[in-house]
Formats: sequence, structure tokens, C-alpha cells
Amino acid sequence: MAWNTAETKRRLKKSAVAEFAAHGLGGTTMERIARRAGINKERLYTYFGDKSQLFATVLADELNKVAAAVPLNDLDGPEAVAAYAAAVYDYHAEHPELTRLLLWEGLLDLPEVPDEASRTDYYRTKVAAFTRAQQANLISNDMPGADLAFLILALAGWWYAVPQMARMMHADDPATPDTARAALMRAARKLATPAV
Amino acid sequence: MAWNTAETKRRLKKSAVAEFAAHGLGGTTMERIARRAGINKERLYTYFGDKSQLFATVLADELNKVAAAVPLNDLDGPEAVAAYAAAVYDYHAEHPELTRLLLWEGLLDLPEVPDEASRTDYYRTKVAAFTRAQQANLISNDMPGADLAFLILALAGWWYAVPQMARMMHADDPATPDTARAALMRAARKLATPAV
DNA sequence: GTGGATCCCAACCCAAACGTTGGAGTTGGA
DNA sequence: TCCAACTCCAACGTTTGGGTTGGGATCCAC
Repeated sequence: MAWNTAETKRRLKKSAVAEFAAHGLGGTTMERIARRAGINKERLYTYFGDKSQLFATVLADELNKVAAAVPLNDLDGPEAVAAYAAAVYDYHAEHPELTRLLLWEGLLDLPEVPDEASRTDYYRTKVAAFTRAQQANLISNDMPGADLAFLILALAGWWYAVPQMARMMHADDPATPDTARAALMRAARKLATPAV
Repeated sequence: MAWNTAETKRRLKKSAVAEFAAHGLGGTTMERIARRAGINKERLYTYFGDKSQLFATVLADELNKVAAAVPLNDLDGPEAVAAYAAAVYDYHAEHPELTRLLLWEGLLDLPEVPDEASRTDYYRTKVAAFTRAQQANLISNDMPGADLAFLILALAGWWYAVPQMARMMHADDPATPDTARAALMRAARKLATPAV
């Protein structure tokens, strides 16, 4: 069978994403990444260096995707903000691995993050969209655009960050993904609505 | 020197909290917990069982504290909700280990959490406070009380869950703890304010 | 004070997992 | 055709770290 470097790398990386997302840096073994990919462990070392380098590579690759994932058109009012929040929520639901990588990265508490510059740029464009809408008086400007954008993401992401808390708080009246999504949209809309 | 079981246990547990908070379950070694406490590793096993039991014990203990930490008086209006959000935020700031344990627990994705029953009870009282205030028309009732309470906690906790995101989103206009706190309070107040 | 229970530690065992090596198969160019 | 470079794997060396054991010190009940 013909060699296929690119394909081998791709499969290893895909496998690494899954394992790291599921178990974190400490809980993942190189052995398992390789086995899941059906490739020999040694390839990991020659292609990606040691375990923490591999982790950094995976984070950089995948989290760039997260930052860029949900398109943000011009925000023409609170309703658009609610729709954006819902889209982010849906994205989390469809890509739980990436959400988890993001959280794991947060827990690592690095002074700087892999690929920080390009990710910062992505976020900058998101924040700019909020700021523009604020300047046009289309959405509430009672707090800086960066804070508003960040808090919208908080509303969408918290469900996935602490699912156990969501479960316990909704013990008496279980939240479905749909009710959660509806509450999130209401909240986002409200945050974005200018005071009267 | 006289034996002191209680003190030994206390020191081990304190050390375990610090290590688990910093490195998670997978990243922590029993060796390091013991060394940090200045106690022999074997004590961990006789007192607390194996590593995951120790982790569960620590979680149960500390997260019960978190749950009970921030008192929630009767919510007599949106301002009280904002104050509660700020108190939670301040608590996170003062006890970063506990926040991190909570997040790590979330990533473990257990079907059930240590001490689930008592923690559920505790959250129930928080949610009840929101629900009561809603029924008295003191705060917004456009979404279930559990959702509102949960989202308030999201606003307060997200800064600590993904500090790297907070940093990148505020690259152009760095957020200080104070500005973050102010934005949080505004947002909480807004969510809790009834529609006109 | 004696004996049994408890506390604690140093040293140990061993499985798991990190990372490497030697070699066999494959390719492509001189 | 030959050989240098590349791809991949099985097997290995070594370290880390979870968990245990044996024994000495201390306490306490009698």
C-alpha cells in the first residue's frame, strides 16, 4: 500500500482531538491516540513531537476553528444578537469536543495561548460588530461592546461548561436543550435591548 | 511528637484541593499531594481510599462549600439580583481553586456527581428564591426561575472558565476585574428587570 | 507497665505509559 | 539499477506513579 503522509497526519490529529477533548492532557495516553487512529505510536513523535507539543498543536488548530466558526453578520438589533447567541449554542451542541478543548485550555491557565494572535484577530472582528451596532444605536450601549459580546458567549457556553450544575439546578423541572435555548435567546435579546 | 489524625487529614485534604484544582484528576499525582502536605503517601490511601475516591471526597467537601458560600437573601428586586451576581463573582475571585474544581468536575462528565443530593437541595433553595421573587412580581418572570438563576451564574462564572477568551476579546481595551464586575452587574440587573 | 490498637514512614512492587530504536518496506531521482 | 530519503511498525528501555507492606513509634485501656 502506498504511503500517505498527509492522510496519516490527518487521522492522528483527528484521533488526538477526540482523546484530548474526552480526557484532557493528563488523562490522555499517546498509545490510545495511536490505536484509535490505527497508526503506530511512533508516528506521533516524529510528526508532532512529544505529548504536550501535540496538545498545543491540536489546540491551535481546532480552537482557531471555534473562534471562526459561527459567522456574525451585521447586528441590526437585539433580535440579531439573540439569533447569534442561539447559533453559538447550536455550535457547541454540534461540536462538543471543541467546547471541551476550550475549557481545558482555560484550566491550563497559560500566560499565552497557542496561536493567540490569530485568534485574537477573530475575536476582534466579533467585538467590532457589536461596537458598530452600538454606535448606530441598534443595540444597547450601556456597557462596552467587548463585555456585551463576552457575556453573550457566557450565556451560550455555560450549559456546556458545567452540565452538572445545569442538571442540579433544573432538578425539579428538567431543562431540555430546547428550553435552554429559548431561555438563552430571551436573555440575549434582553441584554442587547437598549434601555428605554 | 504526638499523633494528630485530624490535623493530618486536614493537611492532606488541603493539599489535595490545591493539586486537583491546579492539575485536575489526571494531571495530579498522589505523590505530589503527599509531598506538598509533608505527609507520607500511604496516609492518603488509608484515610481516603484510592485516587478517584479522594477526588470525589474533595469535590464533595469543597463544592458543598461553594454552594453554601454565597448567601442569597430574599430577592426584592433587580438590584438584589445584581448584588448577588457580584457576590458570586467576588467569591470566585477569592477562591479560584473551587471554581476550577467545579469546571473539572464538569469536564469529567459523570452521570452523577459526588454528593449530588445535598448539592441539588442547595441549588433548589437558590432557585426557589428566584421563583418566589418572580411570583411576587419583583423581578422578571419571562423565563423559568431556574433558567434565570442559572444564567446569572453563567455571567459571573464565565470569566473564570475561559480566562483566555476574556483576555483575547478584551485585547484592545483590557478588562480589569472591576470593569468586568461592573458589566456583570449591569447585565444581571437587566436580566432581572421585568419588561415594561 | 503491658498489650493491643493506631499512627506514620521508608521502601518496595508492578503496571502503565512516555519516548526510542532498529529494521523492513516504499518511493523517486541520478 | 542503485541508493538516499522517507514511511511505518514491533519491540524495547526507562521513568512515572498508583498502590502495598513491614516495621518502628506512640497512645490508651486495663
